[in-house]
Amino acid sequence: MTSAPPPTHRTGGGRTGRPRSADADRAILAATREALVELGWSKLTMGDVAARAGVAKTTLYRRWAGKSELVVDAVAALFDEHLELPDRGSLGADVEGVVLQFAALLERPETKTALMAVVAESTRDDALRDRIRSAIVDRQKTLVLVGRERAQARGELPAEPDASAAARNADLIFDVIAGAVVHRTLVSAEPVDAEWARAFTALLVGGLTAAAAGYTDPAA
Amino acid sequence: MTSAPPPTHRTGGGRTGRPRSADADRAILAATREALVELGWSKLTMGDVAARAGVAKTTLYRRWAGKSELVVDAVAALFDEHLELPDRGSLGADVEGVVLQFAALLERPETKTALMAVVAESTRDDALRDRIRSAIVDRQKTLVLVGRERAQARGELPAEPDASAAARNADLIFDVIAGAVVHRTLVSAEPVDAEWARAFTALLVGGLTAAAAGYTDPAA
Amino acid sequence: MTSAPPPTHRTGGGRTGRPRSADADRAILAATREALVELGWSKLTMGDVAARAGVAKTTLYRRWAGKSELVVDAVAALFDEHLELPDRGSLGADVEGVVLQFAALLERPETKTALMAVVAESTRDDALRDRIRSAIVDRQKTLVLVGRERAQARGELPAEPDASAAARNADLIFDVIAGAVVHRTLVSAEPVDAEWARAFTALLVGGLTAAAAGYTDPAA
Amino acid sequence: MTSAPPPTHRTGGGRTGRPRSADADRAILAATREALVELGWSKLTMGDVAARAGVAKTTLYRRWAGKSELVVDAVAALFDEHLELPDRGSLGADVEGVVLQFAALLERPETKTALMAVVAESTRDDALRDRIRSAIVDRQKTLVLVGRERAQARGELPAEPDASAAARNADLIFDVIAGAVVHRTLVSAEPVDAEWARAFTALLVGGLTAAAAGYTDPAA
DNA sequence: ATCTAACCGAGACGGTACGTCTCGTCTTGCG
DNA sequence: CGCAAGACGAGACGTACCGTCTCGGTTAGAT
Repeated sequence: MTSAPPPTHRTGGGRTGRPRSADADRAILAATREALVELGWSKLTMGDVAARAGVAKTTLYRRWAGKSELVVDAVAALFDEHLELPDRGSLGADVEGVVLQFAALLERPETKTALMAVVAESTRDDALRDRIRSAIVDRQKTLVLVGRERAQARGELPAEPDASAAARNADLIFDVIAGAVVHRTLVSAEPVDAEWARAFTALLVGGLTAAAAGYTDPAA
Repeated sequence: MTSAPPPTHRTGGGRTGRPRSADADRAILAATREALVELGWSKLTMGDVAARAGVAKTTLYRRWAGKSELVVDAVAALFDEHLELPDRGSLGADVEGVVLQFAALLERPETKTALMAVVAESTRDDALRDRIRSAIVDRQKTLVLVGRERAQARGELPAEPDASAAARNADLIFDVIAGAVVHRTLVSAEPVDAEWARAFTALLVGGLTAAAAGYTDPAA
Repeated sequence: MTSAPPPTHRTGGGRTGRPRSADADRAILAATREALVELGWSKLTMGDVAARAGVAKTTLYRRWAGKSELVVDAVAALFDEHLELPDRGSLGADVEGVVLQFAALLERPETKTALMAVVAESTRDDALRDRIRSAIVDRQKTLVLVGRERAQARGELPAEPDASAAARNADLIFDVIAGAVVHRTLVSAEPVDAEWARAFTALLVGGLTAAAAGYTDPAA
Repeated sequence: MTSAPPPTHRTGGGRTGRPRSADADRAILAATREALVELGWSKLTMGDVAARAGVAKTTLYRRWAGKSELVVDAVAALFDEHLELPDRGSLGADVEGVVLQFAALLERPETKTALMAVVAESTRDDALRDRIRSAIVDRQKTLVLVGRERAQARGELPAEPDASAAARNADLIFDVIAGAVVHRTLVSAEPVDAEWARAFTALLVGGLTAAAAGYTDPAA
């Protein structure tokens, strides 16, 4: 992923008056990431971010409704910057690569402390959930789509029967990959090293291949 | 799981004086869950919990170091109460059952709002991480061990080569199951219905079976 | 009093560029009075006045240094408009008349809330004190001078011995009349009705007459 | 006047819990007076007072509703401390004495900046008006009653015809004295020196004596 | 039958951050 | 160049919780 994250847009359609400073946006998001590293989510305050950015608190509140929204935008940029899917020649190698990339991203103190916090917050705030989805989740889901296309082109995976099944499967694979890496890193608090990545990939690719071979629960 | 969660233990070895009220413990944890349902994690306050429990703030702080510790204990009880592994006759059926149980638990507002919040908090607090691990994670990991034993007894899965590999595999399976369900529920914010549980189980059991059949990345 | 209050004068001698709008001055002062009525002194803000007047905040600050200066000019106009000294035939009647006029002016919400506020402000701001003096105090002091001249012409009061004593006495009478009415209205918060005006006038005119008769403290 | 001003009283009749610190009350009122001297009314902030008093902002707000209430209590103490009515042997001498005392009090920066400000504020706040009345105005009104009794005992003034007239006259005299001194000091911004005090006293005592002699407006 | 240590409720305490408001200044682009 | 619009840095507002600290009073085991 490379394109810039959606910064913030003026709500009203006004055209007069002094325009908002684009420098301020950049300084605020950088200050937010810096503060996340030093303080973590729960000790990060809007006032502190404003001070680090050399900006008044009002300027923050004019652009973001609160800490959660600000942090989502601040970390979304990191996802765009650090996740990509270089072609490594096989489905397994591609999966291993993205797993290690994602794990490295989650080892960063900014993401580690922020990601679950905003997700937790989003369980009570629909607008925040949508923001997370559009700024982070949906953008990274394309990694799965690209990876699957490549595997299909290589003949490692069969074509999807229809568009609906294709979308369902992509969502499932995304949840399995992202969920396993997040859980290993943040809940189990164990490192995602090369060995784990290999074992996880074996499990996942095995499952995808078996499914292609027509698995059904023998007890069903 | 059925046994009660470890409530709180007096730190000092004192033996004289008025003993702590056990009623208070129960009232506080119940009040905490109630407040989580009504307010969510971020709006829950110690003072509010104390008031609901009919207890002074001092009494809370005498037993728990803070909101995170209190909430971990309050939700840990729910995990013990609502997760079990009845024998459904096949590995796939057992997995599907536990996935649906876990999803139902995560749909409850108390767990939904609290779980990721305390995990986020734990990224900066080692004591909290240990508390989560011992009160929740490790206790539920036995579900995987029991399920695998049954599958091995049924002949669905081979025996593990050695104890170390057995532990690594159990951890991996646990992270994959728990991670996928959590991610689907809280991050993707989509329901874990019977269809999803079936598709996920097919993927997982397929992977386990393929691995048993000796999968290795063909590109490796 | 009838002539307009001194609005504002351009400081710099600039002559080029777009001239200032005289409409704006009127609209701003009217908006200020309106806001004083609705909000009172302490809740009145420059931004609110600007919005009411349909004017940019910049325009206000270009003409007045702050809230105090603006309000002084806004209420000074009311003093000029509502205080006059019609000849009622006797010193007592003239005093009673002006007392009731002044009381009526102080009952208006604009003056009631603003007058003491700007006076309080002026205790720490010499420029503001001068502005109050020239825009309000000195202008109304002529009422005393005119009244005394009439009374002297009628023979109710003797001529002043010299100019210095004349000025001192006029100041004293002004402070007594204005002070008593203000204190009754704003501090004691009791109405200045016809009865009070009569009693006050009796006291004042009695004192002036006694002084003319050569009062000295018998104990001195 | 000597007795202490009414500090603050707990609203609820509760008897449990940690009692309020009396030291804090004293420190806060002293800090308020100090801040008034240094900063004046409009630049005085609750946060600054709290910091000077070595007290949290919440402690201020627990006891006083706002800046106005706090300042009324802080300056009321000065009135009690600095105004008294020693017997100087004649009505005129007593009046001159209290006029000079009051003027000295009004020359203090705390009172000068605060008194008119809270009066201005009280025009929009009935509770504040009552507080000013009970903490300051009514307490000092006894000076007039005592002075009149003495003058009557000396035979300088006749007895009042009835209680209602006595109260009306006392109020009138109080408004005339206090109003004249306040207006001279704060509005005209001229000093109340011995000469002015003598001239004012002559006017007032002359009026009181003339009234006793049966003045009526000749034009009425 | 006391003693006595630790408990309990209530609520004040010094702090910190909140999110909002107003201040007075500084860009913008239009006329 | 004046003007309306509105963003800007600054900082006070009054509120909410934090976690700690008195208070007076209760409770139960050890003496």
